[in-house]
Formats: sequence, C-alpha cells, structure tokens
Amino acid sequence: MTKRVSLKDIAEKVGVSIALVSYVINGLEKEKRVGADVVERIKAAALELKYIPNRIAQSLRTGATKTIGLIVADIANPFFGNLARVIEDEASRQGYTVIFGSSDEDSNKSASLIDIFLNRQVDGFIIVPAEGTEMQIKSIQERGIPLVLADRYFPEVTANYVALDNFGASSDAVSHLIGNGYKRIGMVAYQSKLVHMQERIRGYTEAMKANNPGSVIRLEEVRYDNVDADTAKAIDKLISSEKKVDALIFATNALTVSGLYRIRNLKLKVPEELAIIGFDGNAAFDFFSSPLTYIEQPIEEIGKEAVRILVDQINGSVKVSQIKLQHQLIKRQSSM
Amino acid sequence: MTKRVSLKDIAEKVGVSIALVSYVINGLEKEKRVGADVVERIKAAALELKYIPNRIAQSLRTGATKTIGLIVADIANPFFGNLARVIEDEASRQGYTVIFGSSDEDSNKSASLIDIFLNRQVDGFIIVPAEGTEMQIKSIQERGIPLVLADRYFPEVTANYVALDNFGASSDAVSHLIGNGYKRIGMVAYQSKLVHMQERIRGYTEAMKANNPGSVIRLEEVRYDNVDADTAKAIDKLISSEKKVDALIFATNALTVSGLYRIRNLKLKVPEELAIIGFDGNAAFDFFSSPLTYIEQPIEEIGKEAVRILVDQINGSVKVSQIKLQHQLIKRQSSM
DNA sequence: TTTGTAGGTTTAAACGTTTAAGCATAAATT
DNA sequence: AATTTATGCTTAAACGTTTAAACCTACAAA
Repeated sequence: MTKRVSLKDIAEKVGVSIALVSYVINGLEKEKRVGADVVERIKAAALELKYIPNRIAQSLRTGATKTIGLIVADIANPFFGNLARVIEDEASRQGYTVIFGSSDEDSNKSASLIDIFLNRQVDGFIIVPAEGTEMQIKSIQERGIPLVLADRYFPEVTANYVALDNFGASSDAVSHLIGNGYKRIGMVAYQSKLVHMQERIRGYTEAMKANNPGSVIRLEEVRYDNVDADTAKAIDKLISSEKKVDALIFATNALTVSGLYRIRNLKLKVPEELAIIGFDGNAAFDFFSSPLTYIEQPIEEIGKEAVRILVDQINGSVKVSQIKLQHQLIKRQSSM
Repeated sequence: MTKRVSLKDIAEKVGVSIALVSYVINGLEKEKRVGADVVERIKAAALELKYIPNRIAQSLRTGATKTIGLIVADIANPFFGNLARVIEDEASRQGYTVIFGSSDEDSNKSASLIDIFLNRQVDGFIIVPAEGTEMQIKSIQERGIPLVLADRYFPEVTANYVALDNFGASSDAVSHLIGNGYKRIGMVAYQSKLVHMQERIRGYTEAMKANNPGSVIRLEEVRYDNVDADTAKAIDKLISSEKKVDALIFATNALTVSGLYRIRNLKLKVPEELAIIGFDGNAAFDFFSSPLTYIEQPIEEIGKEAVRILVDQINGSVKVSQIKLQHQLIKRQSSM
C-alpha cells in the first residue's frame, strides 16, 4: 500500500508550511492572504501528487464526520431499499454519506448497530425503530446526537419523526371497501406494539365501528419471524369461520405478498369471493390475477423530509418535528 | 451536545495515565502488566462514564477504518438490495461497517462516489462497476487499496471479481427452450458493453448457433434510462416480423418485469403464443398469468465471497481471485 | 525616528487514540 | 553487596487535519 499523500507532502514539495497548504486547499487564500504565486504552486503540487483530503483527520479535528447512520428493518425489503435510496440521494446532495445497517426488527441487533455508529461518530441518525428500542432512542438523545425516526415512532418518546398517517390510511381502506358493498372485512397485521402497526389496526377497527356499530372485528396477527406459515393460517381461519370475511386488508407489503400466495393456492376468486387491499406498491400486485388495490406510501417525501429535518438538527435547530404524511389509495380491480 | 467521554476522562477520574486506560480497554492488561486493582478501577470508571471508543481517532492512528465502500447500480433494485444485505451481514461478522452508494450506471456518479469513499479512507471496495469505469478501477488499484468487483468485471483489467457464469446461464436457458420445442428464440438485453451483458448475449447467440447452425439471432437492446418504452418497442418488433419469435429471454430482472407488463397488455398467451424466461427471482414472476421460468443467481454466495476475498486482501493477501458462480434454472410453466 | 498597518508566512496546539520506550521500585538471584 | 529480573506505571510521539496566534518584512504615516 503506497502511502497516501498528505498536506505535509505538498508543503514539503512547495517549501511552505502546512498551514498555507490547508488554507489554499480549503479556498481560504483570499481571507488568509496567501501570495498569488504560492497559491498557484500549491494548487499545482496538489494536482500533481493527486492529493485526497483525509476525512478521518478532518473529522477528528472538527468533530463532524459528515456521516449519517441509517438503521432500517431490512435493506433487502423493497420498501426500505427504496427509502434508503431516497435518503442516500438527499444526504449526498447535502454533503453527507450514509452508513447503514438492518435490525431485522431485533432490539439486540439495533443496539449493536447504534453502538457501532456511535463509535464512528456519526453526525446523526435516521432510524426505523424496532420494538422495545425506546431506551436506545432516549440514550442517543441524551448524548445530544441528532436523530429522526422514520416510518414509526414512540408516542411516549419526544423525538423527531416522519411517518405515514397510518390511522387515516387503513380507515380509508375500510371506507373504500364498505363503499363498494363489502361488509365482513378482516385484517392481517403483524403482532407488534409499534405505533405504525397499532395505528393501522386502530384505523381498521375504528372505521369498522364508525360505519356499523355492531360490526365484527376480524383481526389476525402474524409473527415477523414466521410470516408465511402464520399468514396462511390467518387466512385459513378468516375464511373458514361461519361468518367468513368477504374482504381482507393486509398491513404491510410483505404480508400482502405472503397472503397472495395463500389466496392463489386456495384458488379464491378475487374480488368475487374475497376482495383484497394491499400495502405499498409492488410489481407482484400488478400481475396478481386481479390487480390489487393498495395503500401507497409517499416514500420519496418520507426520506427527503427525514434527511432535511436531520440536517437541520445537525446545524443546531432544536425544534421538534413530528410529521405525518398522507397515503394514496390506488384503486383497482381487487376491491371493486 | 454534551462532550463525548474519552480515555483522558477515565484516566483523570482514576488518577492514572492515558496509556494504562488504553491497555485495559483493549484487554492488554496481562501483556502490559497492569495492576489488578487499577484494572478494576479503570473498568468501573469506563462503565460509569459510559465510555465509547472513538473509531475516528483509532482510524487516524492505526490507518484502518474497518469500513467497506460498496457501490451498486441502485440500492432500490431488489437484486442489489439483496446483495447489499448479504454483504452487510458478512461484513459485520468480520467487524466491518458498510458505506454505500448507487451509481445509476453512470460513470460520473461512480467517480464521485469513489472519491468520497477514498476521502473516508475505506479499507476496501466492493464495486458493481458501471460502463466506462475501467480507469477508476485501475486508479484504486494503483493506490494499493483492496478491491473486489461484483456481478461484472472488465476482461482487460486484472482484478478480483465474483460474478455469475453468465454465458453458461443464458445458453442453458436457450437449451431448455430448444429442448421444449421452441425454435425462434429472441432476447431482450441492455445496450451495454459490460461483460455480464455481453456474456449473456453471447451465451444466447452461441447456444442458438450450436443447436441450429442456420438459426436467426433475434436480439433487441434497450437503453438503461428508457427501459419501459424501449422494452415495449423491442417486444413489438420481435413479435411482428414475419418470422416472429416463439420464445423470449430477458437479460435482467428489471427487463423481465418491464417485458411482462407489455406482454400482458398485448394479451399474449404464455407459453402458447410466447414462451418466456426471466432473470433473477421476483414475486411478480410467480403471479404472472403463467409462472415464470427464470435464471436464479446465487446472491448469497456472490456477496459472501466478495466480502471474504476483500477481507483477505485487506489482511495482506495478494492472490487474485476471479470467481464465476453457477446459476440455477428454475423451470416452470412459462417455458413448457 | 518612531509607530502603525497591511501583506504574507510560520508556529503550535488540539482532536482521541496507540504504542515504543523509559523510569521507578521491589524482589530474586548471584 | 551487587546485580538482575519482574512489576507497574508514565512519557511522548505519531496519525493528518484546522486554526488561533505570533511573527516577520516592507512601507506609509506621523
């Protein structure tokens, strides 16, 4: 490994002090009154030696790493992949680099990622928090490190967040189904205390009650680490009871896809025997025998807002921003 | 922002030198013969003050950042999202953190990402190289920085890589189709000089010639920045000529999905009117009217191998590893 | 002649680590 | 009693930056 070129190397080559070189490299030649000829010689030498600033040294000196730590549930999940992409682009626009990690909805993994990112002195965090990580979030805040939660948040923790209006989204889905004549509507959700899930569930139950005070709530909860089997069981149960469902809302993208497999295997006619509403977009939704109606999240906005708020905080803002964005219900055949 | 706790703070609290604290924190108390009581007091103080090592300072001192720079075409593309996930896990297992960026197949973006990662003194790179980035790759090598290419490589550049045996994969697809009685087989590929694409094309053409010396090559190339329109046009052309195709191979996941939309809109019966083979897995493949036969890449292996080779290089190995992995042809209804 | 000021440059400390080298003191060996 | 060895600790330099402060020199103003 050939030694990297430093300011010192340029200084020696030109025959001036390191300080002068630093000034010129950083464009402070006017302000710091560096001689015109010296400026030229330094610039030439930097080019010739292919000088690349050492951000590690800069960071140590300035205390800023220009790095954002991003923690999502799973970067392989298209929803988070898309979110990561938006965050990457917006961060880059603002001069930040992103380091990322997947928590797998596991609080231990989350803790270890946070530790690693703290080690690396990230300037701020964007976190899709897993269940039971309230204390981790608080501990970041106590350290005074900027933080924005995305997709979910903790009602009892005062923190910046950008999330969907999940209550509105799923109650909209219910209204849509009821408007189309469906009555026995069920929901398949994750077994989770996280607000985004609880709000999706609450949106469903409240809308059911609002539209028909005596309506039956048919909610099945699925474990994150056993999606396919649990979803299949949930659907089997929902369609086998004497009062079987005539419509089904899935609470996430993964649940929807998993459910579609089961529904296809059962050869249920959609929407005649069972109407469906999915969550998030997905090419699979389009090619299902009956194209799916789904709740679309404004991923672009979520990511951009999160970065903007975070950078604001890094730059000293102390304002707490809690943003709920609106969904769009993409109406298609599966719920008609 | 409350000041972060440093070794110095612990040293002052305990009343010893910084060196001793460093030894204890790094578990060198035996080797460096630190007194038993002092060890205890230092450990207690570290815990009490919630000491977190500053990796930036460590990196500056040791020259190693324990960071891998990952450049893919687009993290939002499920293939790269999955690859990133595998790389993240394997890197973490080896004590490395990943910083990532998407090149969008654009050599300028690629160059800028590489610069940023060099600034940050990454210990090594894993790159899915874009067209025309040979010099960028060489420049990294000249700096003596470990590097592994993934998914693609440059035949004229001697570098480590892990890729699919693309030639074998697409010729296998052709053989399969021919074995099932299809004769007029076409391919929709990207317009790209990159080997992975050229090899997929070559696998197709060679297999066509091998099976029938006089066979017609029906190849259409699509621009990366205009996938949907170009793919639609390509398909229209391939099925409208007097000798229209009876089977179609798509050269990537995105091309396959795009093609499926067109084929559905044209209401072509698959496989009766047109057989299809896709690339990479995807839930959409499963729900298409006729479940798709597709070429499956060993993503897990690609990612793991890439990290293993990279870490080897970081640890001083100078061996050049060029690995081609085998696909699996998942045979289903669309090509029967 | 002294004082002031602008232009141009260097010095040196600091960020938080790691680690080779040195310095005591006590205990063991001759 | 003199020397060696072991034990326990400190000192200080180095990594590559940034940046406040000090330092020159020349020249203008008093």
